[in-house]
Amino acid sequence: MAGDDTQAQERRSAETYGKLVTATVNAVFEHGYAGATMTVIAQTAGVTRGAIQHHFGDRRVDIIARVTEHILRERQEAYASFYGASPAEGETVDTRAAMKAAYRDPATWFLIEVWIASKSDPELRDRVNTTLREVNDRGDMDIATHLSRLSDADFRVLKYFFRSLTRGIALEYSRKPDTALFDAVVDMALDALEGLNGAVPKA
Amino acid sequence: MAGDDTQAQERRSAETYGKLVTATVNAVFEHGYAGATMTVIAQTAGVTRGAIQHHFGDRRVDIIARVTEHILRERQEAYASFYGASPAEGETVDTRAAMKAAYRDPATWFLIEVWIASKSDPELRDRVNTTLREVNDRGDMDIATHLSRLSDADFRVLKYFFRSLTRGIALEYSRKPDTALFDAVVDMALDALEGLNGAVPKA
DNA sequence: CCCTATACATACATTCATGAATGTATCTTA
DNA sequence: TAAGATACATTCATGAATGTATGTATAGGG
Repeated sequence: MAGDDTQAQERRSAETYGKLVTATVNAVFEHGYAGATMTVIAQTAGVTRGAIQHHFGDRRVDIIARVTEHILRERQEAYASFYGASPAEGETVDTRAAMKAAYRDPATWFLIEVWIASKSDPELRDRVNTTLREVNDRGDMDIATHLSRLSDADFRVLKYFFRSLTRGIALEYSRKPDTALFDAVVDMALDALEGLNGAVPKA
Repeated sequence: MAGDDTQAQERRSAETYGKLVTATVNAVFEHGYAGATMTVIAQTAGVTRGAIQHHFGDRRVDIIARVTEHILRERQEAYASFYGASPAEGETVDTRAAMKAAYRDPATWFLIEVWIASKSDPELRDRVNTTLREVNDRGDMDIATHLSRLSDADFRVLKYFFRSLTRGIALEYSRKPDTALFDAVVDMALDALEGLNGAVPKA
């Protein structure tokens, strides 16, 4: 019906925006950060560079930074509902499954590439940091609430252990896509942590 | 004395070669893989692109691949002497110190960048794989001999856990250079592993 | 029915890395 | 000491990505 099309333009715009976000992630996943040129991203999304310019801005760092922001916020929300959902019954949170899903996620790979690129790109670095600070502050609250009831281990250390391991596995997995192997690595690591202090729930 | 200079040219050549190797590592460490152009590498080494061409070949992938090979062999040797040295007294091997040193090493960073770049560069990938297969086969023998006497855990899983964690920490460290934090992460991880099966020697 | 903003497409100038060719100086050996 | 090999420098053409500017069609309000 045409009745639903009252906001046709707005919907079309949102659709293109979404296509560009996923195209950016996929382009970086496939071609690497340097290979994910504006033309490649546009082609992956099935639009032209003009669309990128319209939605994100003139420069390449604009779309990268804003897509990064998009992904980070998305994760933050998933994160919050994951750890914040049932605070009283933390034992049911499946950390293992989450980690196993994360290391294969193209979005994880995208963040790794951006992370690395931002190391030698001051502007990207600043823009990512701004988002990161905001998102991390909220995420820290969530995970802290959750983990503080589960472990005596230092919270920060535990957090960075998880992040490092997940990203490291993603790195290895990218060139050796052996799911069974890396799932086993996750299990071994979390098994070991359980023994430490009862720090991590079994599943 | 001039007597030592009979091989002057050879020595000069070796010196330039060495400068180019370290310059390549440093350039990638500072400017990232994409930013480490042949011009940048040459400037870092204090020579011209002609020198690169002479020592490594016309194309960029030539110097990257051969420097990678250089680093991998160097590590393989260190690795072999580290784990192969005193096979009867494995307990004295300081895995913690090795890991703490590795995550800050620019060469580790270089390998990470090459690892990632080779994901979407078939030629680089092939050339690295060739070296890797050879080096890994030997390295596996060494570490297997060492670890098989220390752990009931699956050897491959343990090996990839170490690699993943080290690289993951290197990744985090690259943007948050907090040595105390990541040393603590290493310690926590190895503490946890100790509890697993007596898998890893304390130090 | 017009008119302006939105949403996107197309065109172009600039910059820059690459690959390849060629030039030059120093060493080495006979 | 002449010849050629080695080590490195310089130059150049090409292609590709970027940033920017301009063009066009459609939507929705007045």
